Amino acid sequence: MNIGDVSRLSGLPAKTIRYYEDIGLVAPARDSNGYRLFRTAELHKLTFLGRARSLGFSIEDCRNLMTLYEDHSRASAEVKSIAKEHLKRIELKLAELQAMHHTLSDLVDKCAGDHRPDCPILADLAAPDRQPG
Amino acid sequence: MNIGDVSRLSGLPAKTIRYYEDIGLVAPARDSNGYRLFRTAELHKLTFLGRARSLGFSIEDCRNLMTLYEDHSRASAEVKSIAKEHLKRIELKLAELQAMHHTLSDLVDKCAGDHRPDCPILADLAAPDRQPG
DNA sequence: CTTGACCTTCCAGTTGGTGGAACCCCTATA
DNA sequence: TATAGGGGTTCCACCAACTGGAAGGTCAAG
Repeated sequence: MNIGDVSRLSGLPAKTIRYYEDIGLVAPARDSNGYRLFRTAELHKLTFLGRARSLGFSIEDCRNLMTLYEDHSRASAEVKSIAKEHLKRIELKLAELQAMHHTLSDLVDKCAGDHRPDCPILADLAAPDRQPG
Repeated sequence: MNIGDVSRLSGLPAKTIRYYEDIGLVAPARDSNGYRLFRTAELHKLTFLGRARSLGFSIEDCRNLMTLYEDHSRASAEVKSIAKEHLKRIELKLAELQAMHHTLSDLVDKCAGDHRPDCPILADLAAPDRQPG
């Protein structure tokens, strides 16, 4: 398979696949004309990567997960630990975004949003009122 | 005030303040020795920026908000519109993270996390099962 | 022989900073 | 007066994870 084929099959842009080769996540063979030659195993790896990335795992996490994926004697505990770490990061980010959302939607609600210049949003940005009331 | 003073007062690292000058968000004067010289107005701007960034506004948003902040004849509708756009992006990101969290915590729950190699997490990454059951 | 879809490499840009080197300035103290 | 420290300055490189684009090679069809 050429890169276009694996791109269609894995759903990853060809650019991304080349990048993954660059950073050593896949190592396709080369045809006599210099084109990358992918086998089914590589397609599987790329699909795996795409899925892991879509779940927000970092490239470094992916590298570790791939190693575990290929090591049939690994313990599931290792995988679970990576996933749990990631889950924790997701929860942190969620909390952060929820706090932003809370504050910002409050401000948006308070702002008349008309032709007048008074604006509670700008007022808060200039001098945040941490103890409203 | 020197950069260290505004850094302490605004809570922004000196590096960040220099960066903000670089990209044209603030324009402090210079002392005869080449040191940056900040006035109260610049300190206010930096505080404003720090707060806006902490609410997740992009630098470009900040640039626009600052312009509106300084234009006392602006309409609050313009500010509200930027904030609402940002709120929408936050909501998108939240939904994305919540979906990740949902899938991943399911997988983590299903994984024994012991010495055995069987791992539902790796299994899903390799061939996601969108219709579990 | 040309057209067009493929493929290649390499370089630069994205976002919002951060780290570090090399060097200048200012004050206090031995 | 030398020096030590704690400021400050510039510039260059790096982070993640790609993405865009230029310049050019390859291949099959008409």
